[in-house]
Amino acid sequence: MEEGMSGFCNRSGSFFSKSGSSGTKCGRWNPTSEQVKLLTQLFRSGLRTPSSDQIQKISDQLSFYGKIESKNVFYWFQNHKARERQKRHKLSFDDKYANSKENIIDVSTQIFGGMYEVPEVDRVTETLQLFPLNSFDESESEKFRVHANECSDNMMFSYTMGGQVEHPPLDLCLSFI
Amino acid sequence: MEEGMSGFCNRSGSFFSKSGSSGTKCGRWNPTSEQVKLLTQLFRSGLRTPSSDQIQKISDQLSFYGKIESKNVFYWFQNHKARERQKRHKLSFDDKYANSKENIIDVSTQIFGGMYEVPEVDRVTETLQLFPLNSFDESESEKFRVHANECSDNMMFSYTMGGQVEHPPLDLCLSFI
DNA sequence: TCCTTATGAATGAATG
DNA sequence: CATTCATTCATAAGGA
Repeated sequence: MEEGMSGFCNRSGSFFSKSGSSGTKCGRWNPTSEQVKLLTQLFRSGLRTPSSDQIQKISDQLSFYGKIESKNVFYWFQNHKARERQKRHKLSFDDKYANSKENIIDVSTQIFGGMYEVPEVDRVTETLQLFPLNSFDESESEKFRVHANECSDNMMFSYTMGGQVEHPPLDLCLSFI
Repeated sequence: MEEGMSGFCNRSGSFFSKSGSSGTKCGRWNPTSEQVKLLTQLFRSGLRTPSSDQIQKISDQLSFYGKIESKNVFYWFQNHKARERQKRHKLSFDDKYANSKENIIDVSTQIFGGMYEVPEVDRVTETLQLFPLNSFDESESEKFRVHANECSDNMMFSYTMGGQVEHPPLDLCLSFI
């Protein structure tokens, strides 16, 4: 059933896995319907970003219905929230009869309408900024913003990438830097 | 588009073309394996929070292997450090054989006892050996890390395999968690 | 059997 | 430094 999966999820590719070794099969969690149901229920109750204890407890509970780890719960909420939001965004474009009010900007807040029973975790987080600065479509304006200085207090970055600096063949030694 | 600017949109691209989502807009830095390797190397050498000067130099060096900006280096170290710590701070055994030691113990107590104030100690040490810390370089495959949970603070979940923990029949109430 | 979609997982980028 | 958002990759599931 789940033996055919080659397992490893490598993203950047370009390396080989010793798939032969061990049972590391990296199979991913797939939730049972009860688990999904309960998670969804929680989400719809307003829980968006569970704290660690909450995650922990949820995970505990859900483990009754099937194998699960805390991180699964964590990811689930992250993904669910993100996708809900992105769906919203898409919809706001598409939704003709969405009556103009603040459907474009305020999407996230109107979902839950403020009926939280949830402790206090969210409601701040969701109103962050939907489009930071550089949303998805900067396209050719300029993708490399020079806003690097905000990383740290006084950090100034310079770009040397096009340069013709003498590079060491293949190694970076700490002592050098 | 800019194809000459190598180094950015080079991901996976191996077997089985996935859905043509490779529009390759690639707004964000996508490190090459050499870059990751070197960064990891530095990290493992003990570099945790490089100064701007160091960042600059590192970036400069790494630009040989692909497009990179200083801020990428900066973020990389931040993220790597944070996630490394996270990983370490909360044990989590991945599926299967959770070491039976601590996973079973306080399940019931912490669920129902409400006071699951775990002393924040982590006996991670032994678990650490299970997962090689260094994913990229010397082990086999990087993406393998079965790294546990990166949820939040003290997370400890339980596997009730065969256990007789008293689980609620079929409902999770928000008020509980 | 192949293609499409849904979604778990991972990580770059920010923000406080 | 911690927490969160955004985006992308990989894979399981479902349809044609």
